Amino acid sequence: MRMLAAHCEPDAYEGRIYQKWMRDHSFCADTDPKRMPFALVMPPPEASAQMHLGQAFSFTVQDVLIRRMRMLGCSARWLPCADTAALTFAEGTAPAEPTDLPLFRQMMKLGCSCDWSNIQNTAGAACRAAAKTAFVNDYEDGFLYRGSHVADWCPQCRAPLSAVDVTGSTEQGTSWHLRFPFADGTGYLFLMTTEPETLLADAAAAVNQKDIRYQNIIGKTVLLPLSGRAIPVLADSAVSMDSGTGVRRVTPAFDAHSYEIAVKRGLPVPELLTAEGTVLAEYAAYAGKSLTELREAILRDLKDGGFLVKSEPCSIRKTVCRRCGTEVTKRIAAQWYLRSTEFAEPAAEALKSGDIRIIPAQYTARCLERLTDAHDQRISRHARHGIPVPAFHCADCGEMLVTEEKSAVCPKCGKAMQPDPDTLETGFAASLLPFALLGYPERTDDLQYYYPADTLVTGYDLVTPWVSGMLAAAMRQTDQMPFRQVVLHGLVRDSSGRKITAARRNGYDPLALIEDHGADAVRFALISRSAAGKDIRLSETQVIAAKRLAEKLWNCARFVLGSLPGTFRYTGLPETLRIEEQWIVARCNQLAGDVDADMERGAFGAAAERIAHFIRQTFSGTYLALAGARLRADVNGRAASEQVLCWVLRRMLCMLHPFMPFVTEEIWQALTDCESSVISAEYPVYESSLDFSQAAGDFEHVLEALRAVRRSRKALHIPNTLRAKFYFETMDVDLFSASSLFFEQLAGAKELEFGQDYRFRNAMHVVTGRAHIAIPFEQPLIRDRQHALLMEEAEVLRRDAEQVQTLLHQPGFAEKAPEHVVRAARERRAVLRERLVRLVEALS
RNA sequence: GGAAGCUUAGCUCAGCUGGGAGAGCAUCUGCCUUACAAGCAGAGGGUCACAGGUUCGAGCCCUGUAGUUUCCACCA
Repeated sequence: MRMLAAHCEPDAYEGRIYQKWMRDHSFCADTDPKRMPFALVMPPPEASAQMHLGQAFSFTVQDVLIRRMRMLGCSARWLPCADTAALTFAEGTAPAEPTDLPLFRQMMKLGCSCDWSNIQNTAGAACRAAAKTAFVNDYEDGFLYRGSHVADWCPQCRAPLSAVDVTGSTEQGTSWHLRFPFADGTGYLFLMTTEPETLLADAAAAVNQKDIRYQNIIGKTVLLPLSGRAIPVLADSAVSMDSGTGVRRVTPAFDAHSYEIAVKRGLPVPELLTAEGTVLAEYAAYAGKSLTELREAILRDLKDGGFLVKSEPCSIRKTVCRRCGTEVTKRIAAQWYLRSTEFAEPAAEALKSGDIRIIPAQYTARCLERLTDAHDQRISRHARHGIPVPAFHCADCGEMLVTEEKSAVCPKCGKAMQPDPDTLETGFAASLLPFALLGYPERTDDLQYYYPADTLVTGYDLVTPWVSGMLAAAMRQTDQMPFRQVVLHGLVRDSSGRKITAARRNGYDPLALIEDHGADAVRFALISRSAAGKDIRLSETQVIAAKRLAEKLWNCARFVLGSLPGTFRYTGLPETLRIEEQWIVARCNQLAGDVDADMERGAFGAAAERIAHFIRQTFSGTYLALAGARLRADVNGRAASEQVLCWVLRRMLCMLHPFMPFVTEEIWQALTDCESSVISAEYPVYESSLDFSQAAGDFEHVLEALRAVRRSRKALHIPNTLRAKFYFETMDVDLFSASSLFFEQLAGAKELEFGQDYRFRNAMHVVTGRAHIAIPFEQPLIRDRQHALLMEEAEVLRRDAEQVQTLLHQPGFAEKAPEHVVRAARERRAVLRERLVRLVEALS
């Protein structure tokens, strides 16, 4: 055993402990047939981002889960994977296998116990192989096609963005009312727009064919302001008559509906922007301008030209790139698409039949909704780096071939084919992760052992874009659900309630918090605030409160280490236990059972709080005082008590370890002389052999009496140092006499006497549920104070008793309430009455 | 436009299948009691958003209202 430093300083041990785990290969797991497999798939975080609090939360939840399963004896492997798409965009270079990303180093600081020997990324070899195979399979099964659609486009990243990549907010904007002159000079067509800057790319104007206002203008031609280009007025059922003036601009390059209309009618599709988001050279006056600059110029020119009728405020939706925060625009993209709804049919069926558990359950419906009704999803993008689309095109005859081969020859004209210029959307590879990370399409040992993975942990915001996609892909490629359960946690919000995201850079910096208070405190603060699927708002005071828990445990450990002799060897729980030892063992046992139930239903925060409360109240607040008293007073029996003391501390360390890995390990190292690690210790579970609930229940009465004596002393200003003989009137003589040393050590008793009908002129009276204790002090008491105190207690008792009485007499209660409820109420009434009788005795 | 969640102590939130309102922080009182004063021992503080309903009994179930958040769709 080694003594701990006087103060708990995370800086001093967190790095060292993590190094030890790495040296010991504590995070690695193998395909051990004797153990239960447990694989956890990491939702790929954006690799370029500095870890934000939302990610820290998600990682913490995952790490708590994996550490606990590891301690429960599973061969637990957490598969680290990063989304390197953002890196690709930002740096313009394809990352090699990134084993040393800043994000991973930050995760290590947080204590994440990933299997770092097997790091993957969404563009890495494993995903590449899986994606090629899956793509070819999906194509052959008829779920993929190549087509053109309007897509969100990030001018900063120079890439089309999928649903996962964008996030939006509603903001205050302006709607502009314009007038387009009819070509025949018969007046103007009035319409409303919120995006005047794209005006030059209009291909038509459209009205609803049922709109009686506009029957006479369908088929006419208007002149596009500023350019003077003639565009037709057409009728289309997609136009809403209620919106604006009922006339809609058809701008195919910027709007999906418009694009559909344009394709249907064979209209031209004027492009406006370059990939960088600036105006094309052909628009001479506006060439090179950004969208914002263009907007100003267009509005000015519209006004000058008399085309602007009026403007009014309205709410508009602003969409930004989730990675870089740049406002997105639109571009036409000829890309690969997935027929999502058809593709997802097996997954929808499996979800309906309950093949997978989603916590909280209400998200099952949302996931199903997405699976059964989704738009075709774009799965490729125009980017050099990433996983190439495994397709080839013939330059001569236009033939296309989808194959996993590295090159292809045109089956029609026999010439070498060109590889498809595009790469696969990150989301496509990400949907394959559960099996891609385990070696798919090869039937590796890992895949057979770990697949399907046990659990996926992620935020509920990713259910629709990502989780549903994974389920669908897994059913198609592997014919089974990829996980046993999906645990959805909430989102971390900043002080004003906004979601914390990489793009916003809002909220606390988790690394600064770790620096100030330690990783354990940050982890605990995050997870202890969480309930399944509910959002959390973190403040630094919560991190400080969590740090105090670590300090509390540290000080407890110092007490235990200081109480044990230098020759101490831990041998385990002794055969026979004293009464307070049965009590603490029973309570620890119950705690393990409760925590297990919490974890099983995904209530990680509840589990954490339960353990923390136990450590603060039961372990530190009560048991350590009892154990200290025992060790001081019972010299002959102390060897056995030392074992119990050590057992309880080890138990606390184990229970808390998944939540606070560093401090628990540091203490464990001191306790065991570095001979073992808590990370690989056994997680405590409920054991019926440790269930001393009867004895524990009895002992609660002793604790109640001790507390009551201390309270009375305080109320009557009698210091603990003033000792006196305690006279007990009780039915439980054995119980209290077995506990006499606690009254002597902790409540200032000289000795205990048991009897009946004690009469003292000048005594302190303490009445509890099981005993009346009279304590005559030699110095005079303030009799009035004692009397008032007892009267007050009696009053409370009377009120309680009355309340129960009212309940019992309520019409219908005795007949209709369940029996155990009625019995409990009756018992409570009996207890209250008995106690009241004792109080009245004491008052006389 | 469609759907879901939330509203409990001054603050941040627990409260699982309906049976005596809880935690942490903050506040107040008393203590340097040999592990811990960033501590210990206590105390105060809540018509559980509002209005109805079901029930012997509602924070919990049902309906409605208000505020708030999120997801999906649309946003010309």
